[in-house]
Amino acid sequence: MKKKITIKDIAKEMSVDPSTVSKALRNQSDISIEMQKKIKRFADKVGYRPNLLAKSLINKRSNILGVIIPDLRISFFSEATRGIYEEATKNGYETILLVHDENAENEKRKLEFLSDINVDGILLNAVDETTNLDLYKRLDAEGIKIICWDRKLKDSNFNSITINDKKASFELTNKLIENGRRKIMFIGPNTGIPVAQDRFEGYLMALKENKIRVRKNLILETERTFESAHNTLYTAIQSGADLDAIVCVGGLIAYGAGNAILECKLRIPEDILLCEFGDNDIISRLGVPFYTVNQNPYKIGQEAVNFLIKCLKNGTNSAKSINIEVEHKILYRSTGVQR
Amino acid sequence: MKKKITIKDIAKEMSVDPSTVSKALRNQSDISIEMQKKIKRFADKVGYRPNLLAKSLINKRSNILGVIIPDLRISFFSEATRGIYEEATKNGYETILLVHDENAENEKRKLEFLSDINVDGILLNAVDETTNLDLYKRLDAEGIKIICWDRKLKDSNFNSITINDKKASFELTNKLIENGRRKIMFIGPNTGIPVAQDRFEGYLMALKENKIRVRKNLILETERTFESAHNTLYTAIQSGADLDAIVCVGGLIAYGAGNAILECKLRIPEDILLCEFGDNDIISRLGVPFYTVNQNPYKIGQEAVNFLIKCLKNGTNSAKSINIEVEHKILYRSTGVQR
DNA sequence: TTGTATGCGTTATCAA
DNA sequence: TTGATAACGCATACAA
Repeated sequence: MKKKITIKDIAKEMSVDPSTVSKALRNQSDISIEMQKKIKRFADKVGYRPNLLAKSLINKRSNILGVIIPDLRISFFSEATRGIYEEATKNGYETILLVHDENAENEKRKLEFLSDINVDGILLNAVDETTNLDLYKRLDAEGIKIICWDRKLKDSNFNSITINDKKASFELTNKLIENGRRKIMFIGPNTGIPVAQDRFEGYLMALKENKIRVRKNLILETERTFESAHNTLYTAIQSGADLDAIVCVGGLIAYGAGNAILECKLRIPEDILLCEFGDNDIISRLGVPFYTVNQNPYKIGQEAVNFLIKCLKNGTNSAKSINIEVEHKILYRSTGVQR
Repeated sequence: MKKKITIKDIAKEMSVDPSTVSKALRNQSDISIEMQKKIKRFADKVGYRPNLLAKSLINKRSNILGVIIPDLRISFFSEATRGIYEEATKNGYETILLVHDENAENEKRKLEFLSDINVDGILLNAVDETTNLDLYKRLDAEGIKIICWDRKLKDSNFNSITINDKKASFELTNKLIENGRRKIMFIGPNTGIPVAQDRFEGYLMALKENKIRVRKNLILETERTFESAHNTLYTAIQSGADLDAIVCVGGLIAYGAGNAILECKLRIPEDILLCEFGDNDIISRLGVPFYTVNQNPYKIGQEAVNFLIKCLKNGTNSAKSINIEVEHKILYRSTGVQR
C-alpha cells in the first residue's frame, strides 16, 4: 500500500522545511519564484494532493456543500440537484448528496454528519418543519449556513427559495374548474410542512372564488409515500368518495393516488383528472395524462447555490427570513413526444 | 457564533485531562466506570459531537463510502443508490453521493475529492474503462477499496457486480426475433465500456443463432445522452435506415432514440419495437410500451456495499477480478397500472 | 527569503 | 486509573 504523499515527504525529498513547501504551493509571496516553481514541479511530478481534512481542520472552511433531498426517485429533486452541483462546481465548491427518505431520524443523522465533517453550508429540503428544528438552529449557530429550497420552514427564519406554492395551487385548481370539474379532492401530508399548507390554501382559495363548497371527505391526509397515498385513496374510493379531480401535493403521492384510481377501474382523465406538483417522471409510469406544476427545478437548484454562496462570501446570516421566488408553469402532460 | 464543543472544552470544564475524556467517551477499559458515566453524561448534556476530520486524520479510517453515479435522471442509478445507502447505513457507514454526468473530467475531480477526504471505499459506476484507469489504480494503491457496479472495468482487476449483460442482451434480442422482427438495430456508445460491449455481443449472438445477417447500417454509435442518441437515430432514419426494432444500451439513449422515432412519425411498437436496459422511468415519458431488462438495481446496490464492506473488514484486496452476478428479468412495460 | 514553533481536534503511547 | 506528550497533515505567526 503506497502511502499518500504529504508536504512532509516533499520537504524531506527536497531538503527544505515543510512550511516552505506549504507556502510555495499556495503562491505565498515570501517564497522566491525559483523555489515556488521548483517545489510545484516536484509536487506535480509525485502527484501530491493536499489532505482536505487537515486543511479544513485549520481553515475552518472545507469548501464542501451538503445537499439533503427527500428521495432520488422523484425527478424534481434530481433535476434540482443537478442545478445545485453544476452551479456549485462552477464556483469551486464540491457538493455531497444525502437522502433522508422523508424520515426525520435519517435527516438528523445526515445533518449531524455534515456538521461533523464541517461543511460550509447545507441546501436543505427538510422532512418537516418541526422535528429537527432545534438541530437546524444549532447548525446555524455553529456557523453552517442553511438555505431551504422547495420546502420552507415557516416558523423559523431560514432563507429559502421556492415557487409561490399558494398561487400555483390556486392556478392549478382553477384549471380543473375550467375543465368542468367541481368535485376536486386534495391529498397531502399534514405534518406541518408549509409547502403542503400553502398548496392547500391555494386549493381552498380557488374553490372559494368559484363558489364551490369545501367537502371534508374530499380532503385526504397521507404520508409522502406511494403506499400511503395508494391505500388512503383506494380506501376512500371504495368507501364511496365521489371525486372528478385530485390535486396531489407531491410526485410519489400522485403516483400512488393515480395507481389507486386505475386499480378502482376509474379512468384518467375521463373520470378523474390527476394533478401534481413537480412535473415528475414517475407519474408517466401510469401511462395517463396529468396536470402538473413545473417548478423550474434546475433553476431552483442554481439559485439556491448562488444564494448560499453569497451568504458564505459576505459572512452574512443565512437566517434572515428572505424567500426567493422562482416562477412556475402549469402544464398538461399527455403522452408521446414532448420536451 | 457558538463554537462547537470539543474534547478539550469538556476536559477543562470537568478539570480532567483531554485524553481521559477521549478514552471515557470510547469506553476504554482503563477508565473507571464512574468516570466514564460522569464524562458521558456531561458530553451528552452539552451536545458534544466528535470532529470526524480530526478522528480520521489519526485513524486513517473515516467510515465514509463514496458513491459515484453517471446520472440522477436514470432511475436505475437512483434505485441502486438507494440499495447502497440503506445497506451502508445498516452497517454503520455514511455514504456520500456524487455524479459524473458521463464526463471523465468530472469523474476525475470527484474521485480525487473522495481521496482527499479519505473515504474508506468507493462504489464506482465509471464513465469508461480507460480514461481514468490510472487514477483508479492510484486510489487502490492508496488503500481505498473500489468496487465497480453495473459497469465493470475489463482490463483491470477491480471486483465488480453486474448482471450477465451478454446473456441479458441475447435474451432480449431473441424476444424481438420471436416477435417477428428481423431488422434489429443496436445503438450504444463505443468508448471501451465493457457493459456496452457485452450487450453488443449478446445482440450479435442472437442474430447469429437465428441466422440473421448483421447489417452495418443497423449498428449505431452514440454518446450516452438524450441529444446524441436522438440526433444519431433521427439522421439515420431520415437517411433511409430500415429497422423494425432497436436495442438501446441505456435509458437516456432509449429516451432519445424513442423520441426520434416518434418525431419521424413512426409508431412504437407497431413500426419499431423499443428496447433498453435498466427498466428506467424516463422512457415512460414517451407514452409507449417497451422491452426492458430489469437489473435488480436495489439488489445490485445492496450487494455492492456488502462486497465492499467485506473487503474493508478483511483488509483484502478489492482488485481480485471477482465479479458477482445479479439475476435479471426481461420485461415488457406497457402503460397503465403496473408494479 | 527560509526556517521554527505552535495549534486545529483527536487518539495512541507512555509515564505517573 | 489518570495524565502528559507526541502525532496525524497542514498553516501561520514569528524568528532567523
